[in-house]
Amino acid sequence: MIKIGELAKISGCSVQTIRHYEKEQLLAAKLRSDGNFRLYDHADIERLLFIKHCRSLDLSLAEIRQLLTLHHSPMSQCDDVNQMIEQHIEQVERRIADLTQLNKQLKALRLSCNSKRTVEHCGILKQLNEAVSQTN
Amino acid sequence: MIKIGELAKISGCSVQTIRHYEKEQLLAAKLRSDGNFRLYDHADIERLLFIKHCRSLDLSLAEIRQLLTLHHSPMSQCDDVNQMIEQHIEQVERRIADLTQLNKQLKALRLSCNSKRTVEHCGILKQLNEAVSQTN
DNA sequence: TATTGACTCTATAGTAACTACAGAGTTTAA
DNA sequence: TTAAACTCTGTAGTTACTATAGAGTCAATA
Repeated sequence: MIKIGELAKISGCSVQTIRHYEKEQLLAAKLRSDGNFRLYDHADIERLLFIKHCRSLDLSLAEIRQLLTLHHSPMSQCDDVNQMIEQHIEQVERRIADLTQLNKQLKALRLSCNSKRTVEHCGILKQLNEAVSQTN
Repeated sequence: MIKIGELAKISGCSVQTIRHYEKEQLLAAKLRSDGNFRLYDHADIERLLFIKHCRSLDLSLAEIRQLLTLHHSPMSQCDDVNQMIEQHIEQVERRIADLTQLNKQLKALRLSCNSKRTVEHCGILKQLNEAVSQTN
């Protein structure tokens, strides 16, 4: 059994984050010392690293909570897990598409002020305003 | 002079968002009615649309505040504006790269549970756990 | 044993950009 | 006058952390 500081070291998560995960019902110490210190066993370490791995894949805490539930459910869980990952992939791909579009817009905007330095009418600010007029 | 509800309609921003922007010092009504209702003029409309446009480019409120300040500064502002947009482009590109990498990882993970439906050992969960072991 | 520094606890608050709701006041139309 | 729509300020919530405060526990050292 280890205390929270050791768990933090082993896992690379901060003490505060671990407490946060407990609050969010992702990982709870099964035991406390006489002094009320949280005590974690090896399964807890693995669980936290699982959570950390999922976080590195940008899965939300809610999604991770679900995965953990499925992980401890009957054998029929595989499709559910697959679906979650699929949905997550779709989200990520959508976000990539959005950002790519945004990047294009920003680059177009940047061209407005390429080499000019005609400070009286900054091309970028002008464009931002002109877009305004078009919106109207 | 128009009230906040009309401004919201014209701009496509919610009443609450407009109030939020006032609190964040992006846009403040210059006048209030006797009944203490905010009153906006045409310049305010344009300012809000400018803000909205910047938001659509994912610029933070802090960044937009800066742009607005530069917009009302002496002629030497063009380079500053350009720099801000450049930095923002870099951020966006970095984010795209991160998400693209993440997408790859997720797709690799998804292959673990491609057609199997061998629910006893879900490939995805297994991978998430195996990655854990590697981390250790 | 006493002391001290490190560790741990709970609680609270903050970050960013909204969004929702509550209760009270104002305005407008019937 | 009445009632509905609008507006106000204030408070709280969302997500995933992060920081701080004040108090308690533990372990090492003198």
